[in-house]
Amino acid sequence: MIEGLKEMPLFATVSSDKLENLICDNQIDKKYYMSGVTFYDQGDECETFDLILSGSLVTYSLAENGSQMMMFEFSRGHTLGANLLFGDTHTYPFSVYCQERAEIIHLTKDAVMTLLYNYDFTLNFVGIVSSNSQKLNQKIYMTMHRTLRENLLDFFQQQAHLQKTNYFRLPISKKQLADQMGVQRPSLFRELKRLKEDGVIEVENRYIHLKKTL
Amino acid sequence: MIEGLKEMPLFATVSSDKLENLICDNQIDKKYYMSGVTFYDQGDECETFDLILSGSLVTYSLAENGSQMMMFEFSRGHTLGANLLFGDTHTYPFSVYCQERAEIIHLTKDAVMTLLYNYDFTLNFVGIVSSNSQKLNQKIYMTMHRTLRENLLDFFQQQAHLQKTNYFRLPISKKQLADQMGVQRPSLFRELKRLKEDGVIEVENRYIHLKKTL
DNA sequence: TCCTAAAAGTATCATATGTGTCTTTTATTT
DNA sequence: AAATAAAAGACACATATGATACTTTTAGGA
Repeated sequence: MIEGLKEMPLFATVSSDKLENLICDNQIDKKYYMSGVTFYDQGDECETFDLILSGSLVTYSLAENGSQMMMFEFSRGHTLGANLLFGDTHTYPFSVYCQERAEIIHLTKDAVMTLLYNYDFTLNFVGIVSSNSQKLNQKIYMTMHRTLRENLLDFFQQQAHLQKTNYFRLPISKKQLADQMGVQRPSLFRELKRLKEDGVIEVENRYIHLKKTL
Repeated sequence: MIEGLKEMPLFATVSSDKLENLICDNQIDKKYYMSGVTFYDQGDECETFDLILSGSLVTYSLAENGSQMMMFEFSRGHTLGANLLFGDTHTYPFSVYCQERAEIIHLTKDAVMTLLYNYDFTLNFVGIVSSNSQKLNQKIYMTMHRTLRENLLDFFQQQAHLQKTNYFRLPISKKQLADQMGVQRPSLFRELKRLKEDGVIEVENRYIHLKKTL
């Protein structure tokens, strides 16, 4: 477990002794989670800082009326709870599910507070919390100021860039894509149809051909 | 200036010597801003951590098409830039304007990095960044999952609670209220009219009478 | 291989909000 | 007090998305 931790930049400079002490003190804990398991429900108290060693998690923001939006995906090296442990409220603002069988290290708030005596850890930790904020800002911008079509085209262009071709395979199902865009599935299909009609894209099952780059 | 800083919880435990060194080194700087001045434009590089000694600022998230939404209000004791200095990107995700003549202390990133050697400062700083995240989460929830009517009723109930009466004065103009709700002004009036028609509220100029509490 | 459940796809109707324009009232400045 | 600007208020129309319901296709397990 200590080795696993030390592989992460966040813990690189933390001494093995300190880690061992915390482990013996039950402040650090490793658990495994099966795919599909609910990690945290929206509204749950956040009591630990979680580091992902393997597998992946997804977070969904849920509305009272049942609508939902996929917020973030977390995988190896990512962390959870950093911005919840030290704020005014400590409840999860979204639900967290296990996507692929995951190996997670849980640290108590006390453990994190101890580690914050380490300057390098502090800088890393602050960086993590800041990056999270920035992702939130991006989501806000997406959902507040932009139309589905704009967000879709952005996503397609990003994929075209990643896969280095204008004819690329969608990395996720259209259902997931709808979730990620924060719209109902029929809305997504409607917009895809319009984009086809307007000659901007072609759709073949899971493949998209991006014809115009605005 | 040192006295002004020491009044803030964030700097309470920082030694005067350290502050003096940083000031002499031009790492800490005090400036005054007139009401109406643009502090930062959306997209500007964030280079300093800013602490408000007096006055107030507002932040607006702007869209390419000109639509805008008021995000946050900051006043004495609040800070700006904490979650920007240490993340992946360092650009302001919204524009910041001076609302009331303000007295601001600017700290360079280096100054903050120095101060992070102080454990109490670190805990405070992490708390600030975390709280900011939580505010962002709230905004996301508001704009993503809720209708204008719900947000309005929330706001009214909050005001009724604050002013301890169901017949209260709006603390801001309806124009500002529309901005805060993230909608166009006509949309706000339309909804106010509907709420009147449905017997939920009565509107008399700047006063609202909240008749039903759901 | 067949069966079943999930994903994909389509159509219709309802509704929330944006956009533009116009009038009236209130506030500010000279 | 008059002049001007800003806010308030209302209306018509356009549009984006939600909600629902249904069919077809795909994929995974017995």
